[in-house]
Amino acid sequence: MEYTFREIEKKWQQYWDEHQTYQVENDFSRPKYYVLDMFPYPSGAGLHVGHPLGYIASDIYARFKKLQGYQVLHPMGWDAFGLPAEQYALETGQHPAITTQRNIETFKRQLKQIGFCYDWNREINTSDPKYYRWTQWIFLQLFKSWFNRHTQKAEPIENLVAIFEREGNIHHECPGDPHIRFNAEEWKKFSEKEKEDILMHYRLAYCSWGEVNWCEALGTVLANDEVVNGVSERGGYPVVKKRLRQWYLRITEYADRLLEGLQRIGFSEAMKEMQTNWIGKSYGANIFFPVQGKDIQIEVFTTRPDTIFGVDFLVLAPEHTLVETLTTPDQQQAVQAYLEYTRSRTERERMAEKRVTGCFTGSYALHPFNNKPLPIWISEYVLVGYGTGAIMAVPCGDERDHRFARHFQLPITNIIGKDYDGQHANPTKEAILENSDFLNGLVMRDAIEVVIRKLEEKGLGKRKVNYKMRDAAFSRQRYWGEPFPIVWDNGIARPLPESSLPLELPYVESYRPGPEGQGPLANLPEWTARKLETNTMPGYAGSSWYFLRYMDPHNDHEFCSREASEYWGQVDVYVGGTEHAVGHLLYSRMWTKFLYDRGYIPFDEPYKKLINQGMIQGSSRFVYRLDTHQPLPHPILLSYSYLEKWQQGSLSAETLQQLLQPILPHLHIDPNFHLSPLHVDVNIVNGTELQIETFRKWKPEFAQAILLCEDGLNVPDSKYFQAKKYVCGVEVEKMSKSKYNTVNPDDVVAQYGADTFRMYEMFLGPIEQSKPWDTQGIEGVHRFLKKLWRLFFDEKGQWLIQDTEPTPDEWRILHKTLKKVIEDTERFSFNTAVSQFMICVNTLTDLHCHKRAILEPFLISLCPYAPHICEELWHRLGHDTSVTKAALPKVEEKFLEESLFNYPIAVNGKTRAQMQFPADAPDELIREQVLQHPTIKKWIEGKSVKKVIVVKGRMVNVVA
RNA sequence: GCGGACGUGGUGGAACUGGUAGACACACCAGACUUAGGAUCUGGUGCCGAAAGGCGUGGGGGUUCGAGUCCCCCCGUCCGCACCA
Repeated sequence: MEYTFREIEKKWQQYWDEHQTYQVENDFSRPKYYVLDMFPYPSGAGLHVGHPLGYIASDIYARFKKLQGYQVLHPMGWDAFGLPAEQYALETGQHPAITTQRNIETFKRQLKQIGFCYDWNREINTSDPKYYRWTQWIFLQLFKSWFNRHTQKAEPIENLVAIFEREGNIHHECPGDPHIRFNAEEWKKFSEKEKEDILMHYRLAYCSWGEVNWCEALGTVLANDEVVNGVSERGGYPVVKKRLRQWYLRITEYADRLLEGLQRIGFSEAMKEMQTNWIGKSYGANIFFPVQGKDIQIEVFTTRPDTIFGVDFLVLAPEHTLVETLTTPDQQQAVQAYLEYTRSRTERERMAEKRVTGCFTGSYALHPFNNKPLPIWISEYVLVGYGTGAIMAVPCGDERDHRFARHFQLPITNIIGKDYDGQHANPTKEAILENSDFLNGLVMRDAIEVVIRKLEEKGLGKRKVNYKMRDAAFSRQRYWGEPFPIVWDNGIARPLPESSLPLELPYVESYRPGPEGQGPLANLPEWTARKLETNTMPGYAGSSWYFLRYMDPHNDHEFCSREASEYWGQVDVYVGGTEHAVGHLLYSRMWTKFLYDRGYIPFDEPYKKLINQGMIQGSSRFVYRLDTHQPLPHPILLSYSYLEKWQQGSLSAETLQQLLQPILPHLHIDPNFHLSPLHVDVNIVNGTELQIETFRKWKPEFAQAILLCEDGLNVPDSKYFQAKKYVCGVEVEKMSKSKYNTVNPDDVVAQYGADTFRMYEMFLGPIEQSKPWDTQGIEGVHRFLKKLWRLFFDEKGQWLIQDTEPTPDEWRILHKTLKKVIEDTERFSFNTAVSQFMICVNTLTDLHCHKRAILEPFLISLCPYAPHICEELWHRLGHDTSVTKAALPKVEEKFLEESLFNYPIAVNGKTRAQMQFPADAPDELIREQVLQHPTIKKWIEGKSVKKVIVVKGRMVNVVA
């Protein structure tokens, strides 16, 4: 009887569907476990083999937890708003709602055939008004809240209004603009518009102005990665910075809470470090530099106020608001030219720029302590969004400042004596200060505090904690996103009543941008007539809280009931890629903290543990085309071994001519011939061997190609067609359609089955590591399942299962396997668990073990990995309930004990012999006998034995 | 530029707290069975060497009885950097 995986898998998938095997009830009496995959965006290309990697891991883990008796929430849904659907709509005119729905159907079909245990009754879709109603609702709560720095939590905006009426904002510095100060009297006198403008500076969701990459020719705003070398990636049109009204989330107020929370959650150290660096908390001072001859001052932020006497010049970001004022008439032209240059550069390009660029403004600032004039420059290496957008340059202590000073031949003041070598800046904090007035003789580290005190005492500056993180831009000038439930009333943003939600995204015919860089909604008269906001929300709006919706997906009264969030609590295990490290994972942490602050959920961190899956890379295949310097009737393609010879220089034109002579008798090959690698679809190559007939049909230009194979020529319509072995080259590259190295899981499942596919993805290597997908190795896993099948049936289909008592060897391999597999699954080491399953089946095959008492527990432990075959065999064993609901067998240590241990014996660290000793043999006995061993005696001959190290149960090392 | 990760046979990888490097697979080689095989089974397989033995975890140095694992320096590859999600 054959292992007919196609029938088996179809049958059980149907059974699970019909019996609602994976439906999860809100039965709050059982212990819960929540396993979540990162929200997929249903792209038009469908799943490729890289997507399911994390889904398989989480599915195995979820099933494993079910076997351990937990009620497991393991849902799936769609992050369905997004740019690609809109881009597609622009190109084809098809509405994003339609294409998105189609894509979701494809994804869902693909996922279903892999046999995941998702509870599809809980499926959600961010573009469904029933869902985004609550996204809009949470946005309104953010809009109606502010962050109280004293209590360090979000509070209703009414509280703030009450405070203003009582005492103004003297105790609550304005986060949007610290210069705004008023008392209660002044507050009461403000107009409604003035009051609203001030409140806007406090709201957690607020409207302000921001710079975007504006492409006039495309009439649209572009993402940073759509801009290459100052022009649009598509079309190569010029891109400039443009100020547009934007919504933001005041995530910076949560910076400290986000840092603190990292201590309490199970993210990898690398992930925590990335978030910490992104938040970028630093301590220092803001220092005011008066401008010579003008009644203005420049505020700089520095983490190194101790270097204040090493300042030789100031540098402002080109976008700094004072640049215009500071530019003197004779520098006007140079500054204008420089500004034009920087406007064409993305932030990324500016940060990565190695060349030193900049421009003098013509003005001088005065040193706050000694009035020394300091030239004021602008340069792209200073970013407007960080600190105050202006720096005090200390060339002897900062490498970028140093390069800048040398390039523009500015003076360099040395304040650290011999610690500065005149060639490179030295960023030390340990040097003793010189040339530094009242700081002379102090160690730099200690001087920091002295300077800050002095600055504050003299009113020249103040202590400052700075964050690299900026408030999160929360609007897009796009169509396919959640509309903001906001109406503009004479410049005042008014929230729509919560009862009117959802504010549905209207149907549009055209996805073209609106006037003045506004979103497409600005083109709709019925939309603008109602004065509705025309921006839409970004992709991360819906994904910032979706894990809560799964807990209570059909609730029409709340985004999630309190009982549901109390029961399900945090996501116990969250699986996804590191690419979300600083985007989604920070935003959703902030939303969770916010909802917690406002009392809607009982926890303030969304994810207890995070598992990062690596990327699946493509494994590309190549054929090698012979390029001579003459036209050829058909391409000549050479097998891989010829490429190798050519690369070694041992493939001559004459040899090639001889090889091709039968078919091209008059061919002359130039000695300077060349072999060009051409990508060939990895799906028409078996391992490295090209499927020649399929290849000829793949692209017309190869139909008549002359193939020089390992075993001769293959030429169509000639007598030279018998050669079969054309070997392709292999290289690991990013998986992409243009490289013909994408593999569709549908094909793999069709050929080998879902169980094989699941196990192979896991067998490929550690879940968190990136690795290339190569279908070659899949045979091994498939063979394993066939071998398992043969423990139950012989070739003739005879049922082999016996009810006899197992031998100690059989018990040992079973329990050894259970132990390893349970431990490995628990620590997400799925690849080693698969190995152990293989070892177990190999051993049972060798032992001719067909015993129920062994195979039944084995099936239960394997079922998270290969659910279909286990379900089939489980039922064949006579069960009529699902194996997925069985109980995980217990490991019994008594079967694991071994009486003898085989010690490796090393001399000076090199293993030279093996000796068996009882597991409990005393060290002294081992020592004596080791020195009697003939091989060991030989190795220590002529030397004196200094020491014999015995590590019990491990090894013995003789030091001689 | 900044930040993060990773370098082990021909290939994917194993080695969990410093203790037999290469488990388990793929590929390859040899053989068996078969009308046939992209089926199945058996054996071999890090490199050099006839063997004894030597060499081997990106490169260099160090700690240790013992280093893939710990420390220092260097090299390479991949990922992220705020409007892709």
